[in-house]
Amino acid sequence: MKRKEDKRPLADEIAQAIQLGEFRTGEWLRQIDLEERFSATRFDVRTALEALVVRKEVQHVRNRGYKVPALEPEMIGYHRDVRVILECGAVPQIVANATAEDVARLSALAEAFSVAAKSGTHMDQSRTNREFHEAMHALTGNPVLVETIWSIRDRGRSAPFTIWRTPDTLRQSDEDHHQMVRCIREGNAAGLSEVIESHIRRPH
Amino acid sequence: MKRKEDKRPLADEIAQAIQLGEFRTGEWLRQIDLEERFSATRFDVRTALEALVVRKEVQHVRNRGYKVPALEPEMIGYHRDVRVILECGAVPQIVANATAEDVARLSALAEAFSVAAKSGTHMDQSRTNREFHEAMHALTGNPVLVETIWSIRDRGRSAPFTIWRTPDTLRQSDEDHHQMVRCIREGNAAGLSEVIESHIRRPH
DNA sequence: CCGCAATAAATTGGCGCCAATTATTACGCA
DNA sequence: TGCGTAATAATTGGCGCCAATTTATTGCGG
Repeated sequence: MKRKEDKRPLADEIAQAIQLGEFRTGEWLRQIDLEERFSATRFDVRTALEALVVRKEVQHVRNRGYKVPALEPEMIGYHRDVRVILECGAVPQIVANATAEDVARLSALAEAFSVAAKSGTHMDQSRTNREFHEAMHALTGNPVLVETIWSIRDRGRSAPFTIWRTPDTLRQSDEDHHQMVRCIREGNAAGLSEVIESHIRRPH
Repeated sequence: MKRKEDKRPLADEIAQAIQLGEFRTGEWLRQIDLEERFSATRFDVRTALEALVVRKEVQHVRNRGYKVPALEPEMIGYHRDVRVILECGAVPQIVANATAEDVARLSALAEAFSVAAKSGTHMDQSRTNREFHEAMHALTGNPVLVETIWSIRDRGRSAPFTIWRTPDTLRQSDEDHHQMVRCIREGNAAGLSEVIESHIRRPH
């Protein structure tokens, strides 16, 4: 029940648990459960939840508690549009900065996702997917951009995840990744933008 | 010293005070001062400051306190690049959605800034400027996009403000606003993007 | 007169209790 | 047996104290 130094990460731990679908959309996050699950004091749990509210990753209802936000369809659309703007906006820098070894590393990460898509757990798929996109965004060399992209992604994650793992969409995502790598290798910015946009807009 | 219902707004009040330059860049935000200035309890002040840390609008140093972040030049550059991506990414929707009355309203707001630029206080200039851009962004019809744009703008506000009010840059900004209105009226998306980009990149 | 060290004042920050509110259960009455 | 209501249990949420740390002040020696 004691956490002295690492207080901040608790918010991220809870956030990650939400991303991994360990709490269902609309589910209440009971403070007592959380303090047990993460071995934290009640106060720390509340601080973390409050931070997640500011980040819009959980919703707060007065005198009722904190819950995983159930965002309506139109909000999901808004999120998607912002993602398209940001992630396509990142393309020019990505293409400009990518070295041969960057491409090689990306390719390896895309391959890791391929493997996970075929024979991995949900968590493997989620992890390798995130690693691939993280590596790609990092190529922009702009930490503010990277952070902004992830803040939007993380906000819209609660819903899509449940419907995500159909074999078909999974295979499609996998193909997209490899195609992105190809575009970057060829310096094809326009092509990369196209792939990213359809990757985001695909009916998850 | 008592605030029962309106707890959340305190963070925004403090944020606004920072935007208006009432605290200098790098200045320490003493909790005692804040609780006096805003007639809030110590606990509420700390909650608000913690929220602002999550939003990256203030910086926290352990055992020393909270201060207005002094962001180094390269960070300012990163912010600008993200702003360009977001605000130019908003252009297509703005142009597509703008009705004749929207253009009229924008024009009026641009004019209000013109007046403030000539004979208003700093606060007038800041306010009318914000109102103009808020109205323009609102035309996207995408609240997530609007909010994202402002979260980036508000993070990079601390420094530029002091150097902002030279008559020349002020006049330049004023011209930009009117040109933006013109582009929207003509449905000239490419032109609008250009103006916005140079508006943002101009050496404030 | 200046620099350094010990002391005092001020400020921050971790933590937990208890009242207020909501959900649940139990009971009595139609 | 079903429904409304009251008692009970569970959960949330506002608030404040005091230790830890830093900064300012004072006093002393060189």
